[in-house]
Amino acid sequence: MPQPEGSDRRERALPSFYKQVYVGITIYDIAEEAGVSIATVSRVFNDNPRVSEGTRAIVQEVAERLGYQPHVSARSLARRQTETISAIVPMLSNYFYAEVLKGLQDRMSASSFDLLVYSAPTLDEIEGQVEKALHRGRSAGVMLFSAPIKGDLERQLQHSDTPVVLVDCYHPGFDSISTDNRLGGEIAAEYLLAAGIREPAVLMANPHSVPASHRMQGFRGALERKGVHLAEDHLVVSSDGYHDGFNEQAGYDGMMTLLEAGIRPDGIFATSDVQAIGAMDALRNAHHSVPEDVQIIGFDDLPIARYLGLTTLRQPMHEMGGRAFDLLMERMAHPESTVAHTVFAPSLVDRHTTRSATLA
Amino acid sequence: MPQPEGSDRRERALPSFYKQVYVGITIYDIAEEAGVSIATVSRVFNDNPRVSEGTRAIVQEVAERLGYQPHVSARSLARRQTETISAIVPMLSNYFYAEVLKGLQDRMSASSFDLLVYSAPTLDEIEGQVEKALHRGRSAGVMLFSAPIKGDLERQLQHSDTPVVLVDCYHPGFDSISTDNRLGGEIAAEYLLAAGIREPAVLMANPHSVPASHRMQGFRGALERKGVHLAEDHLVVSSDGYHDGFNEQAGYDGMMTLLEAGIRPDGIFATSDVQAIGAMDALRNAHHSVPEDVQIIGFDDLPIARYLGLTTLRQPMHEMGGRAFDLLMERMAHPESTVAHTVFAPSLVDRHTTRSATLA
DNA sequence: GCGTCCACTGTAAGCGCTTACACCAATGAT
DNA sequence: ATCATTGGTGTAAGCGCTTACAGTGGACGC
Repeated sequence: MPQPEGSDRRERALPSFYKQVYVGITIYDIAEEAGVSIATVSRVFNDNPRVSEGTRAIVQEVAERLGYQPHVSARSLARRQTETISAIVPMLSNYFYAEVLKGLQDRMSASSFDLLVYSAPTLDEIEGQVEKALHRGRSAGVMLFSAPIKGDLERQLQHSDTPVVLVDCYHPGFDSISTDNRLGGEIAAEYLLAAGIREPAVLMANPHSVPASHRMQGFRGALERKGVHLAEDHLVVSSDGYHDGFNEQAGYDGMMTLLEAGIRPDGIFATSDVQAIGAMDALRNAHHSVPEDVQIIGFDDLPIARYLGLTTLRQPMHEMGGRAFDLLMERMAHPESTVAHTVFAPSLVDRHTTRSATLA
Repeated sequence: MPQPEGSDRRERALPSFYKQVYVGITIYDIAEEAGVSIATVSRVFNDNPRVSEGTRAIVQEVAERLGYQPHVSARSLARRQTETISAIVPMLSNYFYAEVLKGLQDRMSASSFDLLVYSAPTLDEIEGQVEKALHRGRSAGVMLFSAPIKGDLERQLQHSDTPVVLVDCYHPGFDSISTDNRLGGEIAAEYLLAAGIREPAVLMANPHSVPASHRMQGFRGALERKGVHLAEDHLVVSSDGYHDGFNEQAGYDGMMTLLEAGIRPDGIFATSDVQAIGAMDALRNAHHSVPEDVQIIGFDDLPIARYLGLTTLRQPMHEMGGRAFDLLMERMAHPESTVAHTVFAPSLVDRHTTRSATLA
């Protein structure tokens, strides 16, 4: 049945093959109702000063009454701009990432940006996810977590003109934000040495993880500067399970490896809190007491570390997220400005898995 | 200087006020290069069978060579469809949410959907975030976590025609996925009773949290059915800090409240693992031993619970996320089908903070 | 009374895509 | 030879918005 002419444009039949269709109030509806042109409606929503107060008020009233919302895709298309940023993280359920993301979100909430989250649990998934995030029109900026920037990935990033901020990793060509992992290792070594340990051991995550190896290197370096050697068999590496060995089981297994080899270190540096927690469980099962028999120090300062009395190196995760967002905004505003690297110093949180250095 | 006519359309000058501009290969470029029309190019990318094999191959080759990617906004606009789904979670850094989201992502990765994450740490932020997620053209579906669906929020959701799936909460009008929290409480009570406790106590999160109060109700109900009364002063409620008292500090403080009041329960049910961990710390500081003096049982089964020996009720978080995605897809495919509620039964994970019931 | 300027508003083109519809061989049936 | 039919392709309209550019009418100066 033919529609009477001049019928509301929203009443047009839509192709039936659409599963999900979003119709809604458009600027045409507002314009008609308010008796102005669509250009004027658009200007009102873009805070263009070239609209009279009266007209602005009418348009706003009508839009409010009709519940108008600008269509995001149409807006992006016309503006050649999106208001979403993408984060590519290895593992959402890892507290570090979740908390950095939280810091990011908290800072973002003041802006009108939205956050798209991609997951890349293994190294070879990164490129694919980066490609998605960099897909034309998708995101105004990309935040890439803990990824080694080299080879194809490096090229991919360099050839894109979407701003990128690196979190927990480094490349001279991109803005980045990270913790001084070497320094963290050094602090741990010095602290443990001051607390009187003689036989250090390291429980390390996958060595291809840059943070893990930097932490270990810092630790070993500081040890050596004090004349203490980290024996090869006292460095146990695990890349087990999820997320490169940054998990409890890896810590547990690593500790068991040490114990079963008859190695009895009196000071342990774990490259993450979760590894430390796993190790403590292994120690408990083997009836070794902490910190009496062996002192242990983690890395991250998870909220739970406090309730477990774990001495650790704190990373300001929430702050890192906020700062990452700032960097991205900065880069978007000034694409040509020089690359900025923000490095946070980890701070030692002294609790009960170590003997206070002052008592040593 | 005037451009020679017929210049590549991508060379047009763009308005200078754009901070970030995305230019790129469009179907026009592909069409020109391949010597076909844009319709044909579009058909190739939409797997339309009405394209000859030869043409298809040419278009694909050209697109590949030029690195063509369809523009997401343009596609959404033309198709009146998005391929992003939005999740609104109270707190990303809460393991439960992070893990459910992970499950969701893992299931999504097979599809071409993207995940937008909104954060609503307090109840009054929910509406605003839901409004953003429901914004016209933004998402194909919304996943709402742990939100009490009533009042304005209820109306908001009902008037939207975007599919919605509720996670960790319930409303008869929407698909939902949750854990049987009452049952969890009952299991905890029965287990503790069988393990010989006489004087139960509950460490409960904010009572306006539906999961928290259901867990407590289940616990209390089962107790009463066995003739054991949960004394009023043995139920300590905390809504402290972030996320409604589902945190370590709340558990710690709750336990301290009990201890300072001279109350010495021999069995404690905490409405979450993190609360149980806080409580165990308080107990340790007060030199009460677990499970000898007091048995304790948590809820969630965080990965860490295993390494702490915490007896708890396990929620299948990862699976819940995957299932939530399935529900959403189902709803998108069949908008009129009847509402589905998936309820998972929590399962008891028996560890060392309780005495095995068989020994009681 | 006329031109100038200014504040405001409208027209229309275009963002990059999808798809209805028209069209045009080539094919086969009659 | 004629007419549908069919497979492949192109044309053009439209998705909902932004914005350059072109008015329009009133205030003001002369």
